[in-house]
Amino acid sequence: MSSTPQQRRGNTRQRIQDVALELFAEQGYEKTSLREIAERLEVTKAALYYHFKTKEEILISIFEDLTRPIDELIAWAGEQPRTLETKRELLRRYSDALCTGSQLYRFMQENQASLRELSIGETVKRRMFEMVELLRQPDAPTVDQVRCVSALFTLHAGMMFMQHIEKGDSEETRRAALEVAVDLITQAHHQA
Amino acid sequence: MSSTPQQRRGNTRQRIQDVALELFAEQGYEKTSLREIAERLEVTKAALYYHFKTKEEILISIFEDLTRPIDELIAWAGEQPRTLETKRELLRRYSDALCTGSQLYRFMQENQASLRELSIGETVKRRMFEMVELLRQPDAPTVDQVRCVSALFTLHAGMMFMQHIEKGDSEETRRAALEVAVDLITQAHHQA
Amino acid sequence: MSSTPQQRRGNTRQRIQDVALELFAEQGYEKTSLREIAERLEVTKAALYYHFKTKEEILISIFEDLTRPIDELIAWAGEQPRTLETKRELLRRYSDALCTGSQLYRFMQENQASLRELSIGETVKRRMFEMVELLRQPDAPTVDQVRCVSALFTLHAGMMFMQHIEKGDSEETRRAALEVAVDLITQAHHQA
Amino acid sequence: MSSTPQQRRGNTRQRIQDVALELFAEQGYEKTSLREIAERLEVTKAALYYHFKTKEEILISIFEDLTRPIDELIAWAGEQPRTLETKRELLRRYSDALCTGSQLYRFMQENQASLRELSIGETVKRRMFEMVELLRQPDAPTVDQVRCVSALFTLHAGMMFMQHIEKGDSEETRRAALEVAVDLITQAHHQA
DNA sequence: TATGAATGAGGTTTCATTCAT
DNA sequence: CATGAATGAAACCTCATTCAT
Repeated sequence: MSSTPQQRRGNTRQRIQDVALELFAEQGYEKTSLREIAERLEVTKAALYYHFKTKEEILISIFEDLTRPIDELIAWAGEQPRTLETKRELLRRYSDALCTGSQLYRFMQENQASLRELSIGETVKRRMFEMVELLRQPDAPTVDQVRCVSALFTLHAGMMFMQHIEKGDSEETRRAALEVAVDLITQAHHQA
Repeated sequence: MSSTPQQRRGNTRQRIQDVALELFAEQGYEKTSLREIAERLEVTKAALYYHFKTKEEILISIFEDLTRPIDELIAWAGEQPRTLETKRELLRRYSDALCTGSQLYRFMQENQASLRELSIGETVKRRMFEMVELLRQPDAPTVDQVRCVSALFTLHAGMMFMQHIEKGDSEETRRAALEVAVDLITQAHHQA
Repeated sequence: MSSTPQQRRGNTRQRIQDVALELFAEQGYEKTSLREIAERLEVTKAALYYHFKTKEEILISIFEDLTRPIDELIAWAGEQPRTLETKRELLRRYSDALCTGSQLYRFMQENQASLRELSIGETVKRRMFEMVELLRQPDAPTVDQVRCVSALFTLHAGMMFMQHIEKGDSEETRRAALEVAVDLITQAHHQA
Repeated sequence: MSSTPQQRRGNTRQRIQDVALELFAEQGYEKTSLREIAERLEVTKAALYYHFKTKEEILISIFEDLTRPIDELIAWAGEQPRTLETKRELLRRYSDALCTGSQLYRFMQENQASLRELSIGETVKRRMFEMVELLRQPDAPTVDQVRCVSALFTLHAGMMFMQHIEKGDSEETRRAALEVAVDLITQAHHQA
């Protein structure tokens, strides 16, 4: 069941990230101590410091690895014509990305307060901002701007909140959330 | 500027709650220490413990005082016929309540991870669940259920997220969010 | 069941002593806080300070009230001829005194470490010393001196330790302990 | 005089136990703070927590190391025939054990109240109970049972109490106490 | 006769971090 | 590549005590 020392060799860095993300998502960043991470890995705290300079750096490295898809997505969308179809595709791909890195996104949603004080907080906020910029029409009425933000939030909510509350098929929920989100930006686009 | 000890007499409890909520909302629950709260009030830590048994109790007391409007709202809605107009009114009043207790709701949104480990976490979740129950049609298709959840999230987002990102009039944003939310449940209601 | 405020009037001092002794005996002096005493009495901590200057003073006052019988006993024995019969009577009366103030003596036995740092510690020790002096022959062999000390300890042990371990009649145990103690000093006396 | 950091390496755990026991015995468990222990060792409080999980654990570890002789003694006696000679030998060896671990046994005697609330309290009590069981005849009259308990208490008293009161040779006192104890169980045995 | 409000000192414990080996 | 030992800062909390009312 638990891996032998041999198997562990060489991928400790990765394993630290995995366990850390799991615990961060489960308990929050502040409540998760390095002791706890180390214990789960059956390693000493000092070992963590061989691989990462600080606790924050562990989190940063996780972000770097897992948010690349989103950055690439934003880059891609920046080069497309700003049509409704582009926006729909953007939402579709974003939904996929959320699904792949669901643990991290759950972490982001539930630890906004912690994030704000951390160096990546700024980046996270900027990324969100860029997403909104790509979805909305520059001088649309406020209502339509809200619809764009709402579309994004719906995808997030569709992923996390619903999971907690609904018993049902989570894949179905995800598709439903995507449909509502697409609806929202469609309305926002038409009326612009 | 800073009040004298005489002025403070008798309302210390209230002042603790105020300062605590302010700091909790600003920095998060875990990152806010009792030392910090005490310092801001120019009181010793022990004074906090005269008024509240634990740090968590400070938070609980804040919740008790500030979430009553929502509980009353839920109670009210429970007694109304489940018509579309009731739902619209529910959202309107909810939006008002969010506005009044905005600091606390910002705190709730940004500290979900902390809340989950706290005794009130359960209550918060239950309240959210009840709100959703009041909005959605019992056996509506998943898409429409998502729309209901989305309506709520839109109000929240309308209040906090937009404030951070938009320079503009926050009252206008709030009204726009309410409009979008009402739209969403209207769609969900019709198709049911 | 719980007394009314009216009933409490005027004997608060006494009630403090009672509750304090009960808690001191049960949990030890250090582990018992004034908060706890006050709570049991449904009074504030400040009320305790109206009746006693310090925590230690509460204990001292309890000693003053409850150890008088022993002091009188020692005074009495000092005036008697130092015969075997006197010693026997001394043990008998001592056993009675232990029984009457059993809570305090249990406290003394179980909190020797605390007592040593307290001002009464010295007094307690002196009293014990005087008791031994009254029992033993001035230049008896060491063995007989031990027997005298042992006789006293037997009475103590007979009262507390046995109560914990034996299911049986505690009055019977007390009588047995007295018999053994009398035996011991009888031996010590003869051989002198 | 005071050892250099280099000399300390590797035996810190032991040194903590030594200093802790010394202070616990001198001042009592509750009155001894970790700050005090740390200061004596010229180490930080956190260092204590590297070696022991809690304050109580320090005490537990001391017990584990120092009460083994008694446990072995009890085990040994359990396998012997329950003759008078076995009982005498048991007392002799018990007296030796008390002497070796005198600091701990003084602690136990003077901090019964503290011990009762601690997890080891139960163990201590059980051990005492087992000793008594080994000494007494199953259905001897109460008086003889008291004599057995008294024999044990005499050994304890012979070690601690006498030291405080007598100026004289403590080794002589110990031998005298053993003699009285042996006398007591001899009487208890014959009359059975 | 008591209370309400507060204090200052100190308690145990935990944390992120360091560094020689 | 990792550990063992330690630190300094700070966390939450409790205590005996005081004093104006």
